[in-house]
Amino acid sequence: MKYPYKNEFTSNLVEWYHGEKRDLPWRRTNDPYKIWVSEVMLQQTRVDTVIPYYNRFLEKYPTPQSLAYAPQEELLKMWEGLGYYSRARNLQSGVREVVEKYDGQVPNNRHDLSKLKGIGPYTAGAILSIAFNEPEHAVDGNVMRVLSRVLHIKEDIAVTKTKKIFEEAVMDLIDQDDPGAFNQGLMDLGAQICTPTSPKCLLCPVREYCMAFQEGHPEELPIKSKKTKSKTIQYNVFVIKDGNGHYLVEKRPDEGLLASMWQFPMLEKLKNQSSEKIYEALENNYNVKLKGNLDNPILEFKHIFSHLTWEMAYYLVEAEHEGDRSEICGFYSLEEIGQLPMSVPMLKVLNSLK
DNA sequence: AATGCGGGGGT
DNA sequence: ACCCCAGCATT
Repeated sequence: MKYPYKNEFTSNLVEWYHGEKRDLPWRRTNDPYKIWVSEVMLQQTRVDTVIPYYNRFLEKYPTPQSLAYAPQEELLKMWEGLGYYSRARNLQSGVREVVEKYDGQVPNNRHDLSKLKGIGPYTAGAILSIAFNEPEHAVDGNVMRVLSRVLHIKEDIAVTKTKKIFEEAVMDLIDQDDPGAFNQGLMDLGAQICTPTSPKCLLCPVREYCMAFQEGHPEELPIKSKKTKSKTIQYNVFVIKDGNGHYLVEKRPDEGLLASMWQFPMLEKLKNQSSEKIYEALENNYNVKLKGNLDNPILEFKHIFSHLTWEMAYYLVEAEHEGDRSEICGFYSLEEIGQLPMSVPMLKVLNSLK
């Protein structure tokens, strides 16, 4: 690497980190299990969002053993609202393997860690450097942004292969004595100073050693090519209430979007579909007899995922029903529904019912 | 290599 | 609107 400031950059970054680091819950422990939980929650998720989830989660599951066999419904409820729910299932799967195969001790090498569900190159490096003080790379979006500027790397970070450049750069620059501070310093710098737009270079502890700052246009890095294409789906959602004040809810399939989360029944809104056809479909699918009509929605809003948009129209319908609950469908009281894991768009209408 | 997977905050 | 966020699993 033809970068002239290697030692100065590293020592200034680590020194800055020790002086300016934020007081975050997962920085008050070296327990690899707790670091692991924090890193999984932080995947694609902001620090401020994670903090309350992290605290509640570790209060409920303070040890690998306590998480390993927790009921999935309870686990998803703890993760409710955090998104990317497969993270929770993968975390539990990985933790269960640690309990069964490693006697509850989190592996301290990249080879074994990487075999655990939900642990990829970044998370393995984060656990190793932070909990075990191992000089391993942990390259995330922050690190690619910061180092693309410091080292003036113009490769497209949307290309998979590019990450290898940054991993090698970290291995070259990392502080051998305090790798955790180095990796977290890069991330803190990216979060607080070296931000995507309008980086605060005047406050930056390493601007003297930043090639992009010297060139004059750090905000133009990193280069990222891909664009997001998102489609829209319209749904009618049916809040079906029986004579006892119970509501019909169902469990989503155990794979795909919002897997295993509960919801009020919803049907894609089709063009020119009559109310009669909709009622017929609902009555056949759910074995109910509906009363009233579909006049005015009680609630309408958009819910935006990263890759698609749901346009939701919620209707309140009264119904008679027969038969019992199944594993995946049934009439429940509001109190009972409150115990089930539901996605944010469903929680919005649930809260409006209370 | 490309795509699916949540939700919230910043600009 | 669009972008980004302490990414990973699957294909």
